[in-house]
Amino acid sequence: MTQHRASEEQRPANEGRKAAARNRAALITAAREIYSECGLDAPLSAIARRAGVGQGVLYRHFPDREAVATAVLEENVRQVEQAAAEGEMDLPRVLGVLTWHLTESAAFIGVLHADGAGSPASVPSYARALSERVERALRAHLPDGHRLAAAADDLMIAVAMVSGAVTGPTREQRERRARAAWRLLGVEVGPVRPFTG
Amino acid sequence: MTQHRASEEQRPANEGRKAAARNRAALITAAREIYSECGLDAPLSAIARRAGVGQGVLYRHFPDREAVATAVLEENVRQVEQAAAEGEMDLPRVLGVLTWHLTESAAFIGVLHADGAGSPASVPSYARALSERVERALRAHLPDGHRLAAAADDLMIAVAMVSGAVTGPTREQRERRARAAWRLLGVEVGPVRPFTG
Amino acid sequence: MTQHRASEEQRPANEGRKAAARNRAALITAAREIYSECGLDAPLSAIARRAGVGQGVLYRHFPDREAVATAVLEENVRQVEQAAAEGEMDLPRVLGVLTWHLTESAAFIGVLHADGAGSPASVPSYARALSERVERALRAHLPDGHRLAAAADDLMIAVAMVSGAVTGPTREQRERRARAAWRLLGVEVGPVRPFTG
Amino acid sequence: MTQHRASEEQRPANEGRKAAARNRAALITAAREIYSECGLDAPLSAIARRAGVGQGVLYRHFPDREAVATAVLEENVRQVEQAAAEGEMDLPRVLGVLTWHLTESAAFIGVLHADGAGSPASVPSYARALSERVERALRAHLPDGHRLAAAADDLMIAVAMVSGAVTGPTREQRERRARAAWRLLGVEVGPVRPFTG
DNA sequence: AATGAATGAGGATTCATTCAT
DNA sequence: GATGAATGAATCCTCATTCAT
Repeated sequence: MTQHRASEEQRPANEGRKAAARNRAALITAAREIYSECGLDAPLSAIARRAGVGQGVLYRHFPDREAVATAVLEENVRQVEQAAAEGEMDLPRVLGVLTWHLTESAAFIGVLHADGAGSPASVPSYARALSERVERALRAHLPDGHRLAAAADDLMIAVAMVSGAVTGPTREQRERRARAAWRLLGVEVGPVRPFTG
Repeated sequence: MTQHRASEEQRPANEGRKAAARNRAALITAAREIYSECGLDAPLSAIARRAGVGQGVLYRHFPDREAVATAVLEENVRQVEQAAAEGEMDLPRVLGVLTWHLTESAAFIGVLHADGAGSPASVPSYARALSERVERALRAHLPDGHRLAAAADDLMIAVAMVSGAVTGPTREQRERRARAAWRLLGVEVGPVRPFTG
Repeated sequence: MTQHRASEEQRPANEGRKAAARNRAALITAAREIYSECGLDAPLSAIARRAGVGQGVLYRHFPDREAVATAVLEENVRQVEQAAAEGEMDLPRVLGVLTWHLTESAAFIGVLHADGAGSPASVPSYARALSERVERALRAHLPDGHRLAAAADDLMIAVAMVSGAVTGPTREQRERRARAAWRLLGVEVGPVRPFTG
Repeated sequence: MTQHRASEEQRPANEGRKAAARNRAALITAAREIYSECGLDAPLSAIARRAGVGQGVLYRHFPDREAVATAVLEENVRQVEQAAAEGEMDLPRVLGVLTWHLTESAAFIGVLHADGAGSPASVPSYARALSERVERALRAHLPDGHRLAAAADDLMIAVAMVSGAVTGPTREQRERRARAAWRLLGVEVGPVRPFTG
């Protein structure tokens, strides 16, 4: 928990620069909230409003609707990757982090389905890339004899299955169902929580 | 206020009331296609166009967006119910019919998720009723000691899980993934095919 | 779902935010004209077109149909209030200003009828508030022994009566009929003209 | 109160003939109800539905929207004419009948305003004719020295004024306001009731 | 770099009117 | 004559996107 001096990174950190980064973060946070309230088809204007910025700012940071969603998911994916990279994590614990994001982020669920037909035109190709990063992160922890190591696809099919089970209005219910899903798969899952350093 | 009709245009043949039933069927077929291409949020006008009728006809037959979806799904659900009602069917075979509809109808997948928060405002309450009909149909065939009989929710969670796995552009791939999903659940599934008498 | 814009078309000049106030005023002016031509049920698109702006602008400035009408009437009501607030005005002169607005603004007539059953769904509740403001303004000038001071309702009934008489294609005819109406009521009315400072 | 044999009128009174007349009457009754519930812009389909007939029947009897309104009003006007034609009626009593129709029929109120700008495109020219018939009927009873005999227009202006005052959700309130209006005009009005033989 | 107004296409919905049965 | 389905134009309203300030 060392505190970096911002100035160590890039000297000219003037007001504009800092505000831009703050806006970007605010937009992503806002998008995450709006997505979970309204779904992935929420109006972009709602996201900008929630973030407290003009719509122009949104377009400055993200060229289009996809880019916003990608940025939101990017963070979920990165947390899974970071958890996976953490030395002392084993598969159950990494799955716990993954599951936390599944239960917390409607958008993240969407992206793991995003190769299918019927997906709503938004959430297109980039989802594939994100999905693969999740797979790599998980596979790094997959012991040879594991249930999900039998066939190449089994790992991600299992993740898709769990995400399919994650429904319901409250996070609590979604977590309960996610746990039930892992149990039905006979896969051990650790504490369902975000990754923290 | 006033609604004109350019008087020179000749009105395209009114085919009379025989067409009513045909149109309704055409609308449902069109909706099924459009849904699988564009998702459940597809514009209703696209459905009407595909069916070769005016938008008014769609609204005559279905009061709102929900009614269209319901009509499409109704048929999937009914096939599962009919399969379940068939004397010589056992659970695997009923699951095979269910799975066939999962792989064939993107909309049908949607409906089994339909209690979720992030679901896009469409797919609302009626989905609950349809989902329950599916559950009843399956449960009638569930032997006491079955894997999915342990907890009350397990049955439908398993179905949701499989539906979560059913992605991909071609029906073949979707079927392959569905089979893999059932296998990971340790549940036997019969031939994946529609119910025919 | 996705909103295209034909990329070859050049977007008609965005005149920037200076235009906002101008547009709002243009919309109100246009609405006043359109209302007097087509009645209060005129299509909003006609108002936008007349104002020379896109429909979105109308919706930006006025959330719904009511808000447009309110904005138009607001001005009529305010002029009556201002006339009433003017020190040297007596009742006849205030009635003259009221009458001028009755003869000039068909919409304003409508609002004074706006509690009726058969009124066409538009002209709803907000009209009540406007009507009460007019009443307060007039009553402040009503001498105790005045013809219209006998019963509580008489004042506004008289106004409604005059507004009922105000018909006809030209402002001149409407003014003539309004004067005749006040004469039949035995009420003195001053010069029929707008309030100017 | 002699009972005529229908067959006295035109022998061939077959089922079709009778049904047609019945339908016409049902349509007018339905239109009157719908008008008073929804205003003059009510959908024609609502009228047909209320009358319990298909829309085609409506178009058989009435070529367009105007014709329906005219037919409804025709009856109001005729009652006033009949009252006026009745030997023992004096002006107050005829005005009572007129007032009854004003309070009972939103459509009838509309028609007396129907020459004005701002009238909603429907209710056009034929209203003029109906209005003149009302005027003739009343004028026949107007004594020479009567308040409303001073200027040529005074009679109909007074009627318009009263109709302007007739607002409110219940017939009772409308009648009360109508009476107040006549009182303000210093015109005596008899019992407010329909004309019966 | 931020703001937020304007544009206008697109989708939903309603209804007048016609016409096969 | 009656029925009621079909048509499609018109209206309402929402948003993605651009751009002057």
